[in-house]
Amino acid sequence: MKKTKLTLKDVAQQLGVSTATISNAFNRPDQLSKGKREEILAQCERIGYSGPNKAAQILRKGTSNIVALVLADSIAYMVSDPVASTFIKGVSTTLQQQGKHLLLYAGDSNSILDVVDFVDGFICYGAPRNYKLAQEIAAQSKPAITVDFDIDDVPSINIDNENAAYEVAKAAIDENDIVAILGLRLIDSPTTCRIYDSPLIDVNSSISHRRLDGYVRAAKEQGIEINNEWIWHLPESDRSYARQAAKEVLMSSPRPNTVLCMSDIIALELLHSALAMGIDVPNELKITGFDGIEEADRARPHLTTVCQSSVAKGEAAANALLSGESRKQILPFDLKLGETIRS
Amino acid sequence: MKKTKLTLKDVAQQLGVSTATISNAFNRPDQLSKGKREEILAQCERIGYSGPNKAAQILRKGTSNIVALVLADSIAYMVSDPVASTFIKGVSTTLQQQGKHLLLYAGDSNSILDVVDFVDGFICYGAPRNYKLAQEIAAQSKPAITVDFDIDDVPSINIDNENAAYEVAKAAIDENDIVAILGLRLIDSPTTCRIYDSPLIDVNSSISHRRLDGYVRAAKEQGIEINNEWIWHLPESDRSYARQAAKEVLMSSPRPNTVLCMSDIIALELLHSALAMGIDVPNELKITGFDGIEEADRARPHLTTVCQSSVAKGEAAANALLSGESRKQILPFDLKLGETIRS
DNA sequence: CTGTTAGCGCATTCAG
DNA sequence: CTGAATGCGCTAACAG
Repeated sequence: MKKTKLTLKDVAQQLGVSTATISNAFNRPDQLSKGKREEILAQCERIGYSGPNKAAQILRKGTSNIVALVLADSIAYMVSDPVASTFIKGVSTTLQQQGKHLLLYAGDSNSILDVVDFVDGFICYGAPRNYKLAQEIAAQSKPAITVDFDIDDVPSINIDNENAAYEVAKAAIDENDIVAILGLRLIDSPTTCRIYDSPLIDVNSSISHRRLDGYVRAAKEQGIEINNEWIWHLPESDRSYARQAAKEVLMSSPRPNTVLCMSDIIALELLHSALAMGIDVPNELKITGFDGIEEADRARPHLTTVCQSSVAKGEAAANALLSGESRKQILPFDLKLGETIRS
Repeated sequence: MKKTKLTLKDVAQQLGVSTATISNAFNRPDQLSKGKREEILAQCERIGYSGPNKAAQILRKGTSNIVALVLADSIAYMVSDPVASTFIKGVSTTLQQQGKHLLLYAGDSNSILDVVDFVDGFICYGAPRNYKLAQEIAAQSKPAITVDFDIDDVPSINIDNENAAYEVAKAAIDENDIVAILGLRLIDSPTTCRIYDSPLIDVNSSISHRRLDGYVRAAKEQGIEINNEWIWHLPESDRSYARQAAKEVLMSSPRPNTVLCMSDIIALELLHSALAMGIDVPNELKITGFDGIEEADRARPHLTTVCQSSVAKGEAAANALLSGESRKQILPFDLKLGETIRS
């Protein structure tokens, strides 16, 4: 009937040894004889003591084995995005191997402060929707690492978005094409729309603008200027936003014959819409994606896209955090040529 | 250059009040005048004290605002499963509303013990692959809730799997059909195979066996016995396992004309394989799924399946945990008739 | 190799 | 409404 959980002190008393000995038996095997240690552990097992209280250890040692993964947006959204969930996969695999725990943190929360005291570090995946979080992370002192964006000189994992976009666009664009772009988070709007003259957001920091730069550079090489009327903004890489944008693009007149999409989800939705309208891909419409998600492999025709390994990113981020890496890393990408640009 | 973080004590000294006052200012507004409180908070803000240390609070108060979500399998696997990630969505939305944090816990970990001391409670989604975790959860004293399975009298969230399976099977099966079943975790094998006479696992506790019961009942009503040779086991609801199973079923002779699948992922893979082989669905082959995932809506012909709302399950689980609900709940399901059983 | 001690940072008594 | 004292459960340093 002992309702109260055993404490290290209780156990020490019961076994007639000092608290330090019990503590050492669990945490520092080198501090006592093997025999004694095993005897103690056996006794503990017998009386139902499963080891030092973790909450107390967190306070005392200042570490918890918990890593916070700060997502760009709400957990609800992130977990259903194939790119984000693949990233989480990489992170969690690595953390689990190292005995660390994963705390998911929403990028639209108010503050990081209510976990900063007990977490061991932060992995920050994408610029958080509430950008204050990024500033708080920069300001605090625990190890942190950013992915797909940067804050000051916090170590980070990125790919070369400008070049990746350039490469895929270069593969797709031919002379005299009419080129449109389905972009992500280019302006501050909750709806799908052309960007026209709206003020651009995060022009220097966002990967979307790097990709835009790459697209524009490739187009320019073919003597093509992409007018802002041909650039769409989508608030998220989401099927329903993509469907609207696809419709607008395909109804345009003249209709673009090359559409560069900033995510595979967007590209696939465009592809489906086009096929449903009887448009010949790639002869009447060329499409490129970005990310290299699994679903793209199952599409017909195969999507031309930039493959970036989100698993590798996740692993790299977790490893960098755990190993105290302090440099910024650029990971490689792969161009994948499918039949959406050349039959 | 004060490198060390401010403590409540430091602040009390600097402001010339007692520690209790500072503590109360943050935690118990009713314990001091509004004016004083605001003044203190303002001062704290000014000197850069962001509130009581959370690690210390966890030890002192015994609560952390962290809820552990114990998944059935590794986080890596769960996060890419559409059903599980939708569930996570429901959980996280509810938790975030209530200011709780989400710790993802893998069901193939060794033990729950390294978080039990600081977590506020457990949501256990599906029987953990390492079943010892379930026992540990039953044995400890923090609030817990199970979903899609039960342990003793821990409160739980379930649907009526037997009836759901019965309903969908009844809709699909006609007299003289040859019925096959693509099942999940029916026997202890890491590979896709027919179950033959292998010993069944968790016959009483697993939802898969409840579904099997439902299928069998519906078949029996049409005078059909489903031989074990026509029942497949898949270790996970995974596309590649499903592809193998689909191939085996479709190559069988005689070929079944009705296949009941225990998940939509399996059913969709079977549908694709069948269509690729030129088999007419539903005239030569009827297919049913289970779950009602989004992707099933996009398939043509539309999949006949059982819709269960994973978001609702997640919300129900989180709410039940937070409100101290102690009963077991049965959530409703919906039969969705698509063209995979009747043209 | 073992036992004693002093906090980790805080929340809550209880007097005043 | 305030201030001093106690201990949440543990670990690290130190002395033996």
